[in-house]
Amino acid sequence: MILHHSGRATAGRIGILATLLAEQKAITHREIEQRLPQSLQLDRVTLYRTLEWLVENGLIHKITSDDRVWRYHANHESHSHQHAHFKCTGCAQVICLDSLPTEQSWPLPTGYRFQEIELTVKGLCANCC
Amino acid sequence: MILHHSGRATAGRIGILATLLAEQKAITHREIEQRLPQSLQLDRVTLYRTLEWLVENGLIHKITSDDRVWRYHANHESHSHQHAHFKCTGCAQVICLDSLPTEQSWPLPTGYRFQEIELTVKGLCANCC
DNA sequence: ACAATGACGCAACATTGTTGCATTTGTATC
DNA sequence: GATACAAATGCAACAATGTTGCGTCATTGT
Repeated sequence: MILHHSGRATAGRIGILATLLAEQKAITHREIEQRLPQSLQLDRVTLYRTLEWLVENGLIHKITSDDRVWRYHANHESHSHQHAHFKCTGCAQVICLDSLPTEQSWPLPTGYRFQEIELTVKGLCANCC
Repeated sequence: MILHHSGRATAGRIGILATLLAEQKAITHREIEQRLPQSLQLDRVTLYRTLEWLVENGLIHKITSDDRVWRYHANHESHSHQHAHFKCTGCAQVICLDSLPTEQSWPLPTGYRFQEIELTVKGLCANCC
């Protein structure tokens, strides 16, 4: 586990990162809480702060969604830094897609500056079809 | 005002729709409240329900955002049904972009069914540059 | 003008996330 | 290994946004 970042390698951080690494899809704060082993029961606030720290240190990324809930996913190498996401409208699961969301070929009004693109494809996953 | 939909043409609905039509950008529930004339002070809940009704009847659309706040915008003809959005990371304003977010050329895993695409470009608006 | 049904207002609640502060714990240093 | 300091944690309270239930009011078709 590479935790040579600006902070301490605490049990909570390691456990949370391990939980996210073990998961194929992006999961919510609540789902992370449920998946943590009993030996590692953390406070809600600590979990929020730990996730924030993991995001800041580039170990995970968080995904916005239309249900106002952040979902978190470990930064696997297989996915490029910028990638699109898929959300199932049936079961609300979110996965990361490989394809990059095209270059900045989006015509912005004059004077506007491009920074980042956020793309979510919605549909039904194999289970919900 | 074309309110020949499944419901009544109440002062609240007309006023809210007029407020949204007068606005170039997509605005939040709170911003709508502030812009309503003093002659039309609505309950918070009524505003939520009215916005929901306007969305269902295709007169406005709502936009998800990373700050967990819905923004609403009137359905002008100049924008196609499906369109991308731009959010300024400085002042948090959201506008609608004309370009459609490309066709469904997004490689989903096998067994997945495409429904809809949601695209937000982030950057700085002319004022915040 | 009247009745029925939809819209509204109020209160209470739900969910998600944040802040302040005291306590505990990792880590560098001795 | 012991120690001290800063960082991490836990607890309580708060904040923002949105939702539900229910009684009352008002628009609309007749």
